[in-house]
Amino acid sequence: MKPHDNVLKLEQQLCFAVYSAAHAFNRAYKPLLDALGLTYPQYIVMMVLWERNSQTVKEIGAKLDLDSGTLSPLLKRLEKLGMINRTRDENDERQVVISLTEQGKAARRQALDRIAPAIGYLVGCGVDDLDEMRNRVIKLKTALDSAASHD
Amino acid sequence: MKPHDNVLKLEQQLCFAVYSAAHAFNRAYKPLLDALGLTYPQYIVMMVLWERNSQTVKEIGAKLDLDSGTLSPLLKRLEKLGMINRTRDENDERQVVISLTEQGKAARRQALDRIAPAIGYLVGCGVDDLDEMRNRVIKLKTALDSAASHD
DNA sequence: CAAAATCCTATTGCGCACAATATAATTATG
DNA sequence: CATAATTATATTGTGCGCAATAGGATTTTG
Repeated sequence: MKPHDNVLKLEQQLCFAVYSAAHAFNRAYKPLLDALGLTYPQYIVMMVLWERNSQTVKEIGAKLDLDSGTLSPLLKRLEKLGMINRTRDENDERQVVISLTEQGKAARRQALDRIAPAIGYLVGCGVDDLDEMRNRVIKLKTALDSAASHD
Repeated sequence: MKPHDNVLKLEQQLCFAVYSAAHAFNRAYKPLLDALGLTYPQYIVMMVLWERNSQTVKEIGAKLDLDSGTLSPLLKRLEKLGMINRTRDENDERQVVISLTEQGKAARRQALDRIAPAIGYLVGCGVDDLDEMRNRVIKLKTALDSAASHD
């Protein structure tokens, strides 16, 4: 076999492993999130707001690495669900401020009680392993981001 | 702070790290794949076929964890690009056999020359680290998959 | 061998992602 | 202060991903 001949093999690729793990996570979360009536992307937007209420679309987008093309329709769906309110900023009417409704705040407790424990069990490893792994994946993402930025 | 009170924090979540890394990979691959005229999902389908030509939709789907709802339109686009042929199996007309065109076979060399080296550089770590990390991510996916299967 | 069950692919509908573009508000500049 | 440049969000179009459903083709069963 020629050198580098298996570089293009699927099982050899970290990218495919990550791609595939992301889908597996989604499938694992889905039945849990169905109880809240949320999708995973909607759920992480809620997490951002649970950490600090009232943020602009841009702030949310920066934290999640998502642009308005993704967030605008997603936020409208969250509004229709009664989870958030969307209001123009008084001082700068270009900005739309997203804030939690009472229902949106209440959903946090459901997430804490039902989702967080279940996922810990699903991942099936200790907290330390989980921690180390998360750090590695974040490092990976950072390397990819910086590589993408200087081209 | 109450115990478990930061369980719902974004930076703490392995799932978000993986979700985010998957997007970063996609962004990193995009300019490289643009040269081939392929998207990343189309590219991994091509990789499956480069490993072994002529496979059914079901076989491809099993390897990539994708169903016909995703693959059917994707394969039609690959056909329109001139990369593959789609033909009904003579013995079992339920099955559609996907095989590479000459152009599809030729694209493998472009991938070997241009894409594989660039990605190795992007990830920015040694081959051993990459290997270990891939194994961990695959373990993670397997844990998530098996958890999802018995509910 | 006919009816039922199963299998494989395709279609439809919805929700991301993201590029490209548009629009409106704000700030900078001459 | 009017015009240009910039900023923030929204819209449009394309391509996944996946659930639900539908359509034939094959296999199983009675």
